[in-house]
Amino acid sequence: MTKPRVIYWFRTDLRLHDSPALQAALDLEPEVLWPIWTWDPHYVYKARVGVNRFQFLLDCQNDLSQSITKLNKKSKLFVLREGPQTLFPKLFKAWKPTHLVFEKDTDTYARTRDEAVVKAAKEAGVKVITRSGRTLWDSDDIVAHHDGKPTMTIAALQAAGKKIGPVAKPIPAPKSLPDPGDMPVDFEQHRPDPKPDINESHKTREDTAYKHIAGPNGDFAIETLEELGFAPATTPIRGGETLALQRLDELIKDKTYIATFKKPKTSPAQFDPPATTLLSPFFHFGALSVRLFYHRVQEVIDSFGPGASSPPESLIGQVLFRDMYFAAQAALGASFAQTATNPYCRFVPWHLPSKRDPHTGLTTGDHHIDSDQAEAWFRRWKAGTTGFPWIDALMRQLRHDGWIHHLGRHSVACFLTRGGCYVDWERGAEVFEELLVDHEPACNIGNWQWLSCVAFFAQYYRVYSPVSFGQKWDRDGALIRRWVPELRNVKPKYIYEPWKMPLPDQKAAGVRITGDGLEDEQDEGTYPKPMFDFSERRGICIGAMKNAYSVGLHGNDEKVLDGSWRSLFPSPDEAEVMGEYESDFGENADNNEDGDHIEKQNGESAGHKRGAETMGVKAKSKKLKTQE
DNA sequence: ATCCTGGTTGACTTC
DNA sequence: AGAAGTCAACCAGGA
Repeated sequence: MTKPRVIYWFRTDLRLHDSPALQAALDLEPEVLWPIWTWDPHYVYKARVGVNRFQFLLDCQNDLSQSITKLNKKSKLFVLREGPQTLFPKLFKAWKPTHLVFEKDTDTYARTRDEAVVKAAKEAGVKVITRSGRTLWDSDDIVAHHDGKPTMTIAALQAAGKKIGPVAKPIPAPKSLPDPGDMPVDFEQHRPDPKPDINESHKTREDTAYKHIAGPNGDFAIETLEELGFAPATTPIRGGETLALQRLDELIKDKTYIATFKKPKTSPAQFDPPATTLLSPFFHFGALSVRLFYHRVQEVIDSFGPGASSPPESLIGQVLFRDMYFAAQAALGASFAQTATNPYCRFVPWHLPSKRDPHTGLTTGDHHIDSDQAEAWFRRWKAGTTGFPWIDALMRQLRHDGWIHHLGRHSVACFLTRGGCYVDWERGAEVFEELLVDHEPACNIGNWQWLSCVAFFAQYYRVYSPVSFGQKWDRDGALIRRWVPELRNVKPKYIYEPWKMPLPDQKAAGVRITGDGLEDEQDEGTYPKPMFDFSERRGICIGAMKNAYSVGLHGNDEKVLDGSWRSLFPSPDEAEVMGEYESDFGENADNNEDGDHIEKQNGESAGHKRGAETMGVKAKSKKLKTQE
């Protein structure tokens, strides 16, 4: 019998410590082991991955590759520049592996990708071994132990986890690795069509990512930002398993911090260093095992005695939430990422709703502009020029560093959706997807649903103030001064509300509060006026949420899908929050370029034309009393 | 069915 | 100064 020849396919498990899948590969006692990465065009061109997260990924790959080489001089992380679906059938023939091993991934795209690869392996007679290692418990197991339903509360996750049993103990890193086998690539490379490239706006030079299957020098080197066409990253946050383990060791030394950690008590305004662990990006790329983290933390808590915090506020609670969102996604699949078709997502007639492909029911990544006003608000939110310094500081920090504190994310997410702009949570989720170094699809989607009160959370009358919330943590506005330098010299009294600053104070602070915050129009030495009266918007939004809740539609309701939901929001007051756009099933005029795959069906053009212009609708009162 | 409890992280006023 | 009450009243999950 021939000894096993194993391809180990690294994906979001860029580590050697506590990797159940890698261990399963080594348990085969293979003659050869190829540690590989395949550059998936879907990730490179179709997923929103800003330069900062790409850099973090490349860091993780480089570190892993070096760690592999330390265990075997002949080996490293071999990067192949082709998508797995087309690559593996060719690799199976050319390299003649007996096994393909990888860590299980329950992300929506990953599931279909892996199905295709498993099918190809079966056809080639290659055995496939997978192991769960990305979450505390296998997310499909959690779903199975929750009646096949998504976990919508932390209690449900904990109950399901309890039924499965204790979180698996960490597995030590391997002490040696087998040699890689020969790696002929004398087959034709399948080159992807990069257009449309969703990350184009981040790129400043020619994209040469797919020039040669084994890289420019034919040595399977890890790609560089240059090769991908990116300018240098802006974030100081760096990746890699070595760094992750160092950081974990450092954190664990402070027993009190670890054992008494309470997330809601950590400050969103603290930035140097941040108040939380900053381990999330390592979890995302699997550079740190979430199970290893869990057990290291639990050990500290167990020996700490009384006074230790507990879930959901504790550090353990944080990774439980992560598992909850993963299991919700595992149960709902593609519909989890959007309102339309999602039975667990409440329907709210937000501004700037997603366009959908009528064939698949899935969002296209583009949105309807039902309100020019809302579009302008959205742009200002994204750019960090809303005129609310707390919001702008956080959005600028997010863009530059790829990270903001969890409560900062709450604040800006609430502001964009139910607590200010009344813009679709899907718009916000897309921006976070692009900008976060720790973007985790399930957690991002789940948290946006939470904050916009369409799922997981429902207390929509608890609205974050862009003024008071920041002041609670950072009276003098240090975070604002760091990220909104125009306001650096503004007195603490006005730092959160510069529009209240009298002219002499503006002069003294060297800034004029003027302009509408839209791109190209903001003059040097100025900071924009606030884009709306927050308390007025708060009242309008709470009233609109109350109404949407009472209508009670969910994403899978027929009325949501066919556009007839409009007839259920008849009050003129809601004109302010009425989508004014053509139905997805009657797409015409304005989207000629992708018109070829949007079949004209039943010709319905469901958009009632509502006369009310968004700004024309006034709140009934400055206070909360807008709803009747 | 119906009630009850708990829910990571609001703001503001009153005591 | 910190806790409690008010604002208005939400849901999921379990008994």
